[in-house]
Amino acid sequence: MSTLCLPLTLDVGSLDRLETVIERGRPVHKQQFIFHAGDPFQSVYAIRSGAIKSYCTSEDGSEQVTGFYLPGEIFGWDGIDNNNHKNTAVALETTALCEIPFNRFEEVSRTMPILQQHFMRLMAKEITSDQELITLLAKSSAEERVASLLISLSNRLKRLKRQHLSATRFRLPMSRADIGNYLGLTVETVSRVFSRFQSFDLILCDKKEIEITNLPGLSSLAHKPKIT
Amino acid sequence: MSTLCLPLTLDVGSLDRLETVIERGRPVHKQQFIFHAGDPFQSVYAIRSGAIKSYCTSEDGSEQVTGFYLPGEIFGWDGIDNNNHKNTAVALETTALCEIPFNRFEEVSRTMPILQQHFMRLMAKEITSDQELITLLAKSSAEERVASLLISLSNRLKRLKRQHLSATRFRLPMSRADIGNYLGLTVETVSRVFSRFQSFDLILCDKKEIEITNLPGLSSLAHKPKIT
DNA sequence: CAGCTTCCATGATATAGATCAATTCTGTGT
DNA sequence: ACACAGAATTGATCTATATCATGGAAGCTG
Repeated sequence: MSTLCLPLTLDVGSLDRLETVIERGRPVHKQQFIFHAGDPFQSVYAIRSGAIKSYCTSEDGSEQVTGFYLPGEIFGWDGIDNNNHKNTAVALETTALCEIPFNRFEEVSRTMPILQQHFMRLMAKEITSDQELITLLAKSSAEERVASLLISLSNRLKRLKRQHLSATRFRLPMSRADIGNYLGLTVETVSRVFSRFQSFDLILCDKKEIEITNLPGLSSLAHKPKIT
Repeated sequence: MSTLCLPLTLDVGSLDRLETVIERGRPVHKQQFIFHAGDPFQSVYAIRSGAIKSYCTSEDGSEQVTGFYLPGEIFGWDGIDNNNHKNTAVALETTALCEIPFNRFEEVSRTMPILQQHFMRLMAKEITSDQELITLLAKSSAEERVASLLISLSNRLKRLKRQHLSATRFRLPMSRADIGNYLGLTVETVSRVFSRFQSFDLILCDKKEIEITNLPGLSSLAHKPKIT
């Protein structure tokens, strides 16, 4: 059970049925695509290790990063409604995935309501986290945005409790440009904020290696009160 | 069937079962709350007429408008995952709602997979529209944001094809402050953009009454190419 | 290992939109 | 119909972040 991608508690019969749904793929290398915008929607994916970036492209060719996904998280919901992915998903580093084909999922969930419920919860989580990003983009300064992202990554890594993944010391899987795009900032601003955080002794960073040296300080920056 | 809140195509047996789920409420007056953040999650709501604003409040008391909902649209998904609403929903004008109690929904959907599928689609739509807002907030200028909102409202009203609801002439249900909050702009900026749009003969507006006099022009503003 | 490309950092300047301030308008309730 | 609080407009400044520009470090590739 521990090897399964989904954190479910199920009786053995259900477990068997569930295992028929999940496919383990070969590892995906850095920069390889999982799906492109416009591809027919067939599966959602759970991450076992690595990191994924999803982004969508406007008519004019500009890109908007819509999410970073870490081990234990699920992506690929977009395009359930019209059966086409709206986003493109690409590996930021070598990544191991579980593919969950959606048509077989629908079969199985007919006899396993808990599974469907579980998936609706996951979608609801995606909605919640999107709305948090909306608030961040609508209300916060550059420093608050970057601090929030670092805190979010830290919390999500903490959940995993893996040996080489510490909550305060980790490697950013994405570039400064990706961070800027995601947070609605330019690369230069992101870079300057990192520098400023270092000069305030909030973090230490060497390229993509990050150490949060003052977690409470960084957290308080992330949740800075706004009088408005 | 036309009086039902959900646009579903179903056989008669399913229809009967569905009708047992939906409750029509008395009209809700302007400024009345449908639910508050923190309330236990029990239902989602479909709008028959009127308009709803949803927003969430941070610890510090600042608010972020997360959505405007018009007739035919469904809100209240937030909080499926932890059974508590994250948002507060309030009527912007006198509004008629259908309440869809979620526990009964889950019963019924066990015998009616199409319903559950339909709801997952609706949630996916919410994800998609949130991601569009994210892109808008991350990438666009004040003018693009306001133009996009007006175009979005116009399109959503067009769908309804009601006599008194024209796609180019309608009444904004929300205040300038709400618009600003939603789009991450100040009231003053929103006001100035409206004025500028009028001076460019893109719209006519008298307080909350809006007429889009140059729809193609406004649309092109909303989708302005960005070289980044 | 050399050469190339991409990424990152940092400085100088420009600008969109925030903020501060004042005035008018409007809808609401008595 | 009147009065009042909130909503909207408009103007004058200020500032955070974008933009433009440069140089260095790191990582690939042949």
